[in-house]
Amino acid sequence: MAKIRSRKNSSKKDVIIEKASKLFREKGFGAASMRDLAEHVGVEAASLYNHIQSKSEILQAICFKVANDFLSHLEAVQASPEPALKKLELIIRFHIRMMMDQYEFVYISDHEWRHLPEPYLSNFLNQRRNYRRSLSEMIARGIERGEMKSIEPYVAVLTLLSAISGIESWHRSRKTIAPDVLENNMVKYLIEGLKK
Amino acid sequence: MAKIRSRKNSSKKDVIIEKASKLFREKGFGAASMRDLAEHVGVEAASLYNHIQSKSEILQAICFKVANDFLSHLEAVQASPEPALKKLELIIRFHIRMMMDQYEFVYISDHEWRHLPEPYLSNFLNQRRNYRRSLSEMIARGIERGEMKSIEPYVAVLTLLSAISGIESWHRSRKTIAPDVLENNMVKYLIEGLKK
DNA sequence: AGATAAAACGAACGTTTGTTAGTTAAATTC
DNA sequence: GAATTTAACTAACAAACGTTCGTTTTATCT
Repeated sequence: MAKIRSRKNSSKKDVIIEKASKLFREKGFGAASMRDLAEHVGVEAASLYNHIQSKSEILQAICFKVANDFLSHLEAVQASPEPALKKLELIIRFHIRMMMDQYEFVYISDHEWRHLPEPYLSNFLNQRRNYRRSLSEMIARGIERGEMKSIEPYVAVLTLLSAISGIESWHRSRKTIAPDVLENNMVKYLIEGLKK
Repeated sequence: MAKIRSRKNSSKKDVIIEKASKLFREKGFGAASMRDLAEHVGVEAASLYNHIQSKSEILQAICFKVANDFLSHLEAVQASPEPALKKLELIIRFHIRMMMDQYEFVYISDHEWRHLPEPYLSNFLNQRRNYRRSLSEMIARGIERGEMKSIEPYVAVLTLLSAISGIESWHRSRKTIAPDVLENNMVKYLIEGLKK
């Protein structure tokens, strides 16, 4: 076997996916070419296909990696004995931190998923719908128990998830606001806006 | 002169832009081809160029139309004597309604602006930055005067604008929530989350 | 060292892209 | 009704696209 680790603990495929995530975010999936990507990896375009099967396989890897991360965290939180509002705060903070630490990946999962080929597209949308439904139910329970104000759960989920994905704009900006200030202020806004 | 109005009060160029906005939203600017567009207009691809100068001219028209609509409304609201919180509510409601009524246009302006060629790209981003700065100052004034809770204005602007743009998801969904329910609940969340 | 497997390469493929050129049909003006 | 615009058409362009091919270089294993 030839070497499959070009850096410690990361295969060349991982390197490709990482470089691709940067490129896909900057130019969009459609406008980012395999030749572009190859140049960033430091190799000819044809050589990429020794490690990946297709351009869209990269997109799939990114989208489902992110989806699974969020789902795993959700399930962990659901299993905890915290009140609903606290659970929600944990999830919001996780989303914000993912948006900070895995910016490129999350952005692509948020914005480029529609270039997924079937059946991955339907799969992805199903996962997302289920995830949001779980959040809705969490909020509905919080309202029942008097922890939160009366609000349409679906709208609340839409609102807070979209708000968080807007951190993208912060990344593009000159970042005059520190990450923890951003996190705490956003949590303040989104959580206190729900409190009774 | 030949007829330049194919429908009452709408030139063929307008028809092209309208059809393009649907296509750009569905497939993304890069993935939507001029031949695709031509088919939807009911004409050959080459014929489009009797009415427009380039593909990106369409994108420019859409992005700056939306930007101007928002800017005009902002200036009108700024001139009014309402308290800051009320002004902000007016602006939020305007954004929500624009997202309802001019969905395709607003979506493209939100998501496809980076395919603008220079110098339009820089222009667009400048306009957007100024718009957001105006909103920030409005919030800062509201905090000073004790109308709103203490929150980082930049974060508040980011949060509420992103939240609104998430209505995109509602459009894609089966719309089990009525438009006015969505509007009122979102306003409730976003405004009461700011109140002291 | 010799054999084997992995990963790089240059070249080419068949499509599709936005756009231009040249020409014809249709509509408006005088 | 003839002259003139306007807008449609077919055909073709050069460039870029993702991907495959056959081959050569590089690394690993016995």
